Amino acid sequence: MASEERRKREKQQVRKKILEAARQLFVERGYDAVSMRQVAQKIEYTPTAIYFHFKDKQDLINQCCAEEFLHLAKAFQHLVDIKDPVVRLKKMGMQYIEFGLTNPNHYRLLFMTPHPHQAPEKNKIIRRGDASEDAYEILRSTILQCIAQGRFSKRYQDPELASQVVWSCVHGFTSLYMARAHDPWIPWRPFEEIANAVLDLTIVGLTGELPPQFALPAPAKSLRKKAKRG
Amino acid sequence: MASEERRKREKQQVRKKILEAARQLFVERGYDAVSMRQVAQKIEYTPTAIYFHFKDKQDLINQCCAEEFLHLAKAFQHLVDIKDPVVRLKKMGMQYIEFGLTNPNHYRLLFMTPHPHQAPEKNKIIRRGDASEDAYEILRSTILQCIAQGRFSKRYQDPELASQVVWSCVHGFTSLYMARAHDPWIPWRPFEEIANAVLDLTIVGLTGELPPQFALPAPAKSLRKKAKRG
DNA sequence: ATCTGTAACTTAACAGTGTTAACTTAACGC
DNA sequence: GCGTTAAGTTAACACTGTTAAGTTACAGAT
Repeated sequence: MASEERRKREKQQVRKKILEAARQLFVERGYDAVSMRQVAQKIEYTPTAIYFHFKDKQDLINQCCAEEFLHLAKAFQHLVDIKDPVVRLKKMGMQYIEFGLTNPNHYRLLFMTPHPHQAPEKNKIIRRGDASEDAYEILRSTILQCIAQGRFSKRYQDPELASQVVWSCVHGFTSLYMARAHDPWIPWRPFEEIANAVLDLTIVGLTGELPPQFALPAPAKSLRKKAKRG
Repeated sequence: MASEERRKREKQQVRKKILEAARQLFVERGYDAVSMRQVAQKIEYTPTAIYFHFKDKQDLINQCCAEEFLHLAKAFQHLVDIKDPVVRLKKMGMQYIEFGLTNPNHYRLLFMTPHPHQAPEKNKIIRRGDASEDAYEILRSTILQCIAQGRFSKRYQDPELASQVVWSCVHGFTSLYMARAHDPWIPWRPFEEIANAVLDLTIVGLTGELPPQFALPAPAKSLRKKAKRG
């Protein structure tokens, strides 16, 4: 009957409510600092109700992450019509760093917390290989174009390897700065300087060309305090 | 009296016992998976006894980390008599990656878990700026030599910036591989390939020279499984 | 030899955690 | 109206980090 449809919709609605509350809390406080009871209270259900919609806390965070990936992919999506793939690559790097430093808890969730990864076929939110949704795929296709146009030196002709190298470098700065920006032992240079240097170094390393020059936006407040020291 | 000395020694001994048990457990299982009760049981004390020697769990892990830093610095120490600073730099990068992938939980503790950093003057284990104990200082001094010998291109003449860039890239691969080596979505290249490529790219980016070539040792068992896929 | 103080440790408890089994309630198709 | 099932709740278990209060053993003083 039609009522069955309606109940399915209602269930989906509750599920979405949980997901949204969890996402907010996780992003705000980080994984460990959020309890199932807090999520439950936020949506005015009992904690156990969550277990009707999600297997466990891990499952809940996994679903949140999958949704967050879409945000990153969407940010990349805005850059697709930049014609020069090398320029696009650098802008993607900047976009990635910005995404990380603006939403550090998001980022930590996605790329620094080792959760048991879902098998690809089980994930219904992101369609792997679909460039409109999968951020890695977007990076990969941009690099593919760089290679096709003969912009990379001959040691970086493997698109997979090149993608992973670029990802490593960009993730490296993002996560290191995130974890240790407040370490008083390190005389950190302003984050824009390091970010730009890392991106330039990556581009130079891959191409041998001089890299394109842009400005970088500001990261989250929590990471900004000591950015000017040293 | 002499007995007072003895009691101080005994206290230090218990402290060391706790530290050693904690270090083992943390490295084996990671921070969150270790409880104070587990540490206590391992040394046959009650959980509360630990609080007599350490302020809280955070303090305990901080002390462990400080000791672990020395291991890394010591690994770097073995490379000091390599004369060519660029060669030494690459070997340091390899050493760093090896350190990370061999002891992933150590590494996570040191560089991926954001603990409230101790003020430099409060730390009695590592003497900051002393090249024999401080890993960052060793990196910095090597880079200083590279610059002094005119090996770096003119855009990387700031030793602090260059250090932070190198650290970013090397940390990037180490931590990314650590967090996502088992992600079936990413067709990972063998880790030695990526590591080498990242190191080469860094050297090329900084110098413009062709980088020196070496082999990389194997990482911890837990990270080795899927290294050959792709 | 006895008393005192304190260092080192234990017992018991608190408030919180993720998770599960058993129970309730409301709505549905028949 | 009746039985079934979906959606949630209550109560509990076995944990967690941490603290306050109590114990014990022993150094030094009388």
